[in-house]
Amino acid sequence: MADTSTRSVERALLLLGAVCERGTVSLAEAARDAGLSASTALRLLRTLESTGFVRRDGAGGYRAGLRVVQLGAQALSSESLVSLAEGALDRLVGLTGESAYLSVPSHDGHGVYLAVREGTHSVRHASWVGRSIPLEGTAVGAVLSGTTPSTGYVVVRDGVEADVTAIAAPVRAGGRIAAALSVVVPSYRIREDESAGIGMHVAREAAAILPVTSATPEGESA
Amino acid sequence: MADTSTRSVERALLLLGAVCERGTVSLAEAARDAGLSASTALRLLRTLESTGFVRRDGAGGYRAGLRVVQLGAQALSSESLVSLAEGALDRLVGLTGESAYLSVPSHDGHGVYLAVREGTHSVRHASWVGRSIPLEGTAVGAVLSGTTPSTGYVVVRDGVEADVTAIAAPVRAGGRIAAALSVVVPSYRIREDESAGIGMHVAREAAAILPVTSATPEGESA
DNA sequence: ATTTGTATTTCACTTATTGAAACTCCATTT
DNA sequence: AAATGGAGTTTCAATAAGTGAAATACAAAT
Repeated sequence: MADTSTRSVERALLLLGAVCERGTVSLAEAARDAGLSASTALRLLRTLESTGFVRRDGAGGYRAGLRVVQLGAQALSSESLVSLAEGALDRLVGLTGESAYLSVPSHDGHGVYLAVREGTHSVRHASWVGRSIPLEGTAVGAVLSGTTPSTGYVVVRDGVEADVTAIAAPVRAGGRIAAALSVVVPSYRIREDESAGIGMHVAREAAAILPVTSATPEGESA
Repeated sequence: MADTSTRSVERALLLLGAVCERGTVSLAEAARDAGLSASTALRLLRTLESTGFVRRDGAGGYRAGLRVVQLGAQALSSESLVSLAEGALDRLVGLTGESAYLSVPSHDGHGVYLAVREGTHSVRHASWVGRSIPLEGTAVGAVLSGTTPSTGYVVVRDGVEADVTAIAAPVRAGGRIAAALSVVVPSYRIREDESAGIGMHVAREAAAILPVTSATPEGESA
């Protein structure tokens, strides 16, 4: 498929990724990241700017524009991975009473929450869509980093967030880790031996999210 | 600036928009939407697919891919419009005790919520990021459609959502309406004459969100 | 003053992009 | 059964779209 791809589009999308992942980026940095000449990068960034995908801040740096936010939000609301995961998230909350999350890698050494279902207890873990999660010291991080043990899930008790136990499992697409499904419990409410039960539920739900999809785009292009 | 734009990139981004806005789209529909030949659309969509921005479902339709969701979420979590609006949203909730929202136009005749802050009452309006809002009969819709009266805010009592009163004001960038900031109150909790007080707060907060940004991409390209 | 780095513009060159045509397949209509 | 219409996919000749080196302007550092 690589030979039927459109080079200028690939380059523009690379630049868009650099802008969104870096938060703010100068023309020179973006050009270096994408391995392009400054003039080529400028023209492509100008195209992204004129279509609303990036915007320019007062200091001349490029930032994510409204269009990518809009499309991201629309993608979130359509029958996307998030929609597919909604049933799983609801079932996990119903089963455990604890908060459940879907997260994806964000290519800058973090994960990011895409979907959130809060638990039913008065005292529960609280977080939000768009929140960044470190990959070090978190169950989600271990899963997204590809270090899930053979049990199929990861348990991190009192990791980077004090007083909570996080249990996560990988959502796979075509053999690759597309996302992580997780449940976060106040540690006082879960004994060490109880985490296995929840872990198996999380792993089962995660495995069922993308059951029959064709290989992912990355798989197909590899 | 139009003469220094990159046509193939513009076309690919148009196709990306069609996919995200339609939820699922066939090659023929996407090509028609973008005014391209089928073979051109196929190649551009393949490029979007190989870079993760779109994916193909089992029936051959194109859908939003993980990459646009990731970048959208990252854009959401960075110092973007949403981050800038967070203070305003928090202050409005603190001030009114009611639910507050940031929404943007979605180009398909709707608005879409980008950020949500729930109110502090037990009985409150509830909604979510990514939710679509009709432009007809809503305060947000009036604002995004550019029909804000000189008061600076719009009040819609018992509009498309029964039993709530919505108050919205425009977030402007370079003289254009970039988004709407709104507060939604159960109607039993707000008298007709009280909406003006809240409206002025919403308008003030909205006006302060993008104080010194350069013109928006659309403004610059016009 | 010189050097370094960034952003922007220009333009000759070439190759990347394009779309018409052909092909395959399927469903519907005659 | 044959004809029609539509979708998806492949091919390839033509050309103009995209490219990047070079020049320019500006600012900051030495």
